[in-house]
Amino acid sequence: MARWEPGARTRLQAVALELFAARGFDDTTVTEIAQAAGLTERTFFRHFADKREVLFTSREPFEQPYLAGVAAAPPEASPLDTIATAILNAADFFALERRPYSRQRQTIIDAHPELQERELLKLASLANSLAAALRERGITEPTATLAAESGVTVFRVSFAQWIAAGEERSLDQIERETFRGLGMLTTSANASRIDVTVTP
Amino acid sequence: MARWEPGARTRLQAVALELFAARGFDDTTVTEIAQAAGLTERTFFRHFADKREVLFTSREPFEQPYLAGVAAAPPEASPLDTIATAILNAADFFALERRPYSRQRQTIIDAHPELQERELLKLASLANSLAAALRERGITEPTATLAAESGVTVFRVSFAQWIAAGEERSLDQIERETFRGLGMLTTSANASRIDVTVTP
DNA sequence: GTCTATAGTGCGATAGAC
DNA sequence: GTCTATCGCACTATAGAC
Repeated sequence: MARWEPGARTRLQAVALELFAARGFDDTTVTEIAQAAGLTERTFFRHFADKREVLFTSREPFEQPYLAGVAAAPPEASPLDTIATAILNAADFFALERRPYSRQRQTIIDAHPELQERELLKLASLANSLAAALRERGITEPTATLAAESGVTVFRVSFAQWIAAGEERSLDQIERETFRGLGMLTTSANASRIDVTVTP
Repeated sequence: MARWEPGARTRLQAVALELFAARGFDDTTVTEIAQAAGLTERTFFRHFADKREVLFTSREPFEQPYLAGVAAAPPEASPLDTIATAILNAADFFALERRPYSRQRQTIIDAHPELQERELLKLASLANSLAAALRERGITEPTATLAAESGVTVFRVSFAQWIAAGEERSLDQIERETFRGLGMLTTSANASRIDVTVTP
């Protein structure tokens, strides 16, 4: 028999979510989380750089499905279509069964600005990675960043909808409608002609 | 003569920026900042909720020019045009003389993820306030959020350009071009029709 | 203005797996 | 022997309570 139980990381994440939901983020100490998982505080910090990080998927696995989606888009696709493919591809990972978990997790995050900060950083990092992937496909700046950021915005807005009480549509479906909404936004705007002298 | 020098808050901000630039954010303690400003650690925390906050403008004054811009937009303006008016209105506060300061500050932020988190939270808060202002003008969701977030994205991308080495255009000018770029993005995309091609 | 909890770090020791 | 995951302990700075 092993000296320690395997899956320490997963155990810490599960226990942390429970404790945060029960008593709140601030009133749960790292020591308590570690003890509840049968580990010590020091081990917690070996797995997670800080207390907040236990609620988030680490960068590589989180971004992978999005980057795979970029790679899967046809070479002739427009920048925004490429990003849309990426966002929609990754939507599979938010299957319907996952919704209750996502809701509980988001309730905790919504109640704590410091957790919102971390979430925003993760999404900003995703946008950066997507922009870099577009640049490797020959898209120049600032188009690459603009397309990547817009795609992440669509994801963010759609995800909030998906989590909302009573919502039953799939994330995929909501995202398609949000992308359509984004297109209509700029069509009905004069923003692209604000400087009347120059037109595409 | 006063018992203490006035402008404690401003002094703390100036001193903090200097020290962060000289030795880095992590290697500067709050005690050091306070001492350099002739104050105590306790006073620092009465002015700023945490160590990071000393580098940021507090919420109300930061958002005010943007919200004033929304109010100044003609009632018949489209959601995105309303937001564009807001973003362009606030650009006045980033005058050319301010660019060296902005560059120094951004150098510090770019080197520290915890500061990026705070910056992202401030911008997310701005987007929320702008979306709320649109809703008060009768714009419904998800259009309001989508327009607000897109506007903030334009600001973010433009601001990064503005402080780039060698850049000489005004922020206002860069933002106009970026808004145009956003319009072109969605025009050239099929994103709004994506469900026609991929639907199950 | 003082006092304290807790986050987070550095370094070393330990105990298995291989 | 090496490698990896854990623990133990001493320590500092932040941040909040009183």
